[in-house]
Amino acid sequence: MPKLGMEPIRRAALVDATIAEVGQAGSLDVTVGQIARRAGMSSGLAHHYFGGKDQIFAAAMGHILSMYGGAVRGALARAKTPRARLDGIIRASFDGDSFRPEVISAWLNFYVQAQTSPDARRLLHIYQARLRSNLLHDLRPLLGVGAPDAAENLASLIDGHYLRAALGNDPDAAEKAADQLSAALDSMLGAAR
Amino acid sequence: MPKLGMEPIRRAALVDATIAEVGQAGSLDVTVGQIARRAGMSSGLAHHYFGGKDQIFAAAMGHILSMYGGAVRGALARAKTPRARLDGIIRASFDGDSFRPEVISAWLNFYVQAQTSPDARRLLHIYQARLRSNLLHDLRPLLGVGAPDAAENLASLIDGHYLRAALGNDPDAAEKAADQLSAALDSMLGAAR
Amino acid sequence: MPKLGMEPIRRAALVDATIAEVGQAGSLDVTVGQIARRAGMSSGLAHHYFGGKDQIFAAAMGHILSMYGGAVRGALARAKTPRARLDGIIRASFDGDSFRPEVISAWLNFYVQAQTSPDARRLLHIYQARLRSNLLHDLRPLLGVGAPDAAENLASLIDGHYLRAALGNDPDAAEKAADQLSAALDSMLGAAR
Amino acid sequence: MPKLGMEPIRRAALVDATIAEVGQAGSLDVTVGQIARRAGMSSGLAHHYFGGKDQIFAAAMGHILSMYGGAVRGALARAKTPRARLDGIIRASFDGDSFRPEVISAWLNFYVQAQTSPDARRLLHIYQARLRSNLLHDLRPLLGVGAPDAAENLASLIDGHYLRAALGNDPDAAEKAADQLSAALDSMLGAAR
DNA sequence: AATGAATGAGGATTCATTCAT
DNA sequence: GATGAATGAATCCTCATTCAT
Repeated sequence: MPKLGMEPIRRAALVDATIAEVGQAGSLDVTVGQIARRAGMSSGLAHHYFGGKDQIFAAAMGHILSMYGGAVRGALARAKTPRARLDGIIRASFDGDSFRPEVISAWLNFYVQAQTSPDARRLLHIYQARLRSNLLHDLRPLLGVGAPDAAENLASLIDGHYLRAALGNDPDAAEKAADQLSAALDSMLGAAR
Repeated sequence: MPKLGMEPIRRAALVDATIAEVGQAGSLDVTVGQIARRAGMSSGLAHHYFGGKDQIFAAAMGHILSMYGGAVRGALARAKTPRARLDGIIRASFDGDSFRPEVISAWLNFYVQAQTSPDARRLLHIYQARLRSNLLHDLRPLLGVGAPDAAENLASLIDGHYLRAALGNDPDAAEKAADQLSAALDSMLGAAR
Repeated sequence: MPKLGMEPIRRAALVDATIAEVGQAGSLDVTVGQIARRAGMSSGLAHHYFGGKDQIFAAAMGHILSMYGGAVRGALARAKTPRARLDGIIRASFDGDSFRPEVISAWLNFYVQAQTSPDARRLLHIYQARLRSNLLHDLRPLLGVGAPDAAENLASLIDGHYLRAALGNDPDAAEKAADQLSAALDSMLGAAR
Repeated sequence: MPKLGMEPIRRAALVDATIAEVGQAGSLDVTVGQIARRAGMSSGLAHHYFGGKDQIFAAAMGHILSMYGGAVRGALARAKTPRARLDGIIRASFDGDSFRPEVISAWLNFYVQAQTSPDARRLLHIYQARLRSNLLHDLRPLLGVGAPDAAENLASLIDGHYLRAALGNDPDAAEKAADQLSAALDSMLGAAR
């Protein structure tokens, strides 16, 4: 059965399986065996490719973040005006992949990890810095000197609404949250005029 | 030398020890033995009083929430005007006990738990409902019909800033976050005029 | 089933079981599970009492050495003249417990360990120093200034014969080795006259 | 790019790598993967050439013994008188290759193996018989009927001093041991006159 | 000949939980 | 009430060995 060039395939399969298992369990209390089984291989192979459980988790989180980054980039590319671009950023956090239960679970556990794992914390700060920078870029032409504070607030608003929508019971929570955020953004822009 | 009336003392000691251990570990990966040792008793006794690990965690989380509730109530009682009361609510989330590392850790893990544990989720919803209701009560006289949306946004803003301050590296983050929130609230109130 | 004050009993049982298992396997490739089973307990309990495999091995080796030390002390106490005491030391290495297969196995593995484990090496040096000192004490009156070299040679002779007898096929090798050593000692003493 | 006639090269590389790895680890706890990597090939190939771990070890031990045999033969060829030849045998055990750490490690582990592996034991007995025969051949003209016992003692003395020198901390131990052995041999020869 | 993908058994260690005392 | 002895399942990780290519 062994084939050549399996490494990237196996690694991707393990990353996907990790996200799925963590999503299903809701926590990082997932065994390497479970992940490997879901990825269709032995636990030994999982270790062979990643070296250990922590590295598997790290790769999975990296994947989540890069997917989110891609979604944001896509939204930014599609939008033309600053206002539309801001809306794109907001939507990217609540649309599609970003709001799947397993992605939510990854985020929540990521926050927990960020307390103690320097790697996780670094990754998180990169995400936060990029989000702030994206928001600032498009808020600046609209708000001028008020942009930095507004960016900070908008970023927090996104995280806060994400958290509430993610842990609520309303299936439409994501959409409503995005709408509400958009309206709040209008207020912020309107108040400055 | 068993004593009478030890139960509440033992339970409180275990709850405190749990919060401390979870705070130190940054995650729920703490053993009953560690908790019991820190509480000055055997692991068997911990089971005797709580029945199992999950119940110990549940009790600890309940304690955190009730402490936070107390802080909010205190702040509300001290303030006189709606605006001051809103500020009190904000400050209660970033002052004193609420921002100790072990309390932060408890919150983050609480979010994780809320995904899968009905008990945790229920507790979380109670906290959220109470927060919204408190905010609404004082926003209503200031904003009228805009109050519900504003309450929702303010609540998210609090959670989002809490998250960012908690996982940042700035030791003054909590204070700054509270100031920024207060300013954002001023904006919200000003925009409505 | 739990009882009080089991610790020394359990520890002794584990030490005995370790010596027996290592002796049976001929090497340190013995699992904690095997040792624990032979000692009549679970592997978890073995860890509870010793902390880990290495410490179990260390305790077993310490036991072997102290048994040997006891045998030498006994032989020295029983003998009256220097010559008889030297013979007692020789006999103690080839008599009784010292030549049981599991003790032989322990010694051989001990030599291997001594290469890399500082603890084992220290223990070995203590054994060697004590042997040399014992021999010297009784050779001095017989050989004067030639005693130190003779002690060194006699010690090596003991170890060398032990090794050869231990790994030979002759069931009477130990006895013959002791006789031959005794004769060699006579030669050494005679030559000096 | 498989090549023809690689077999002896591969086998030799694996034997060398085994000795080096065992020497570095101080024990037989080395993996086939480590050995193969050091030998510059895959673990699969190591199995292909040797069939399994045990056979790799056996080949390595055979190599050690044949090197030692060669050293002894060389020393014997260079010496002219019986006394000088005996000295040559002694020196061969403490000079050059025989006292390198990895060779020491191989010997110690060889003793351990000899307890349970018939192959190792046979090899060991061949070494011992050859050593005894060599010693006897040159002791006979010097000691006559006392030669057999003297050969046995001298052989044990060599092993014993080797062991002590190998596990001591003195870097000059090998040289000193050889000198001391030589002096002891003089005593044995002098005593018989 | 040579690789390295793949397996799966095995082992040390940890831990929640139970229970005799 | 209180202890800590005891268990055994569970988990991560390692490794010899096999095998398709």
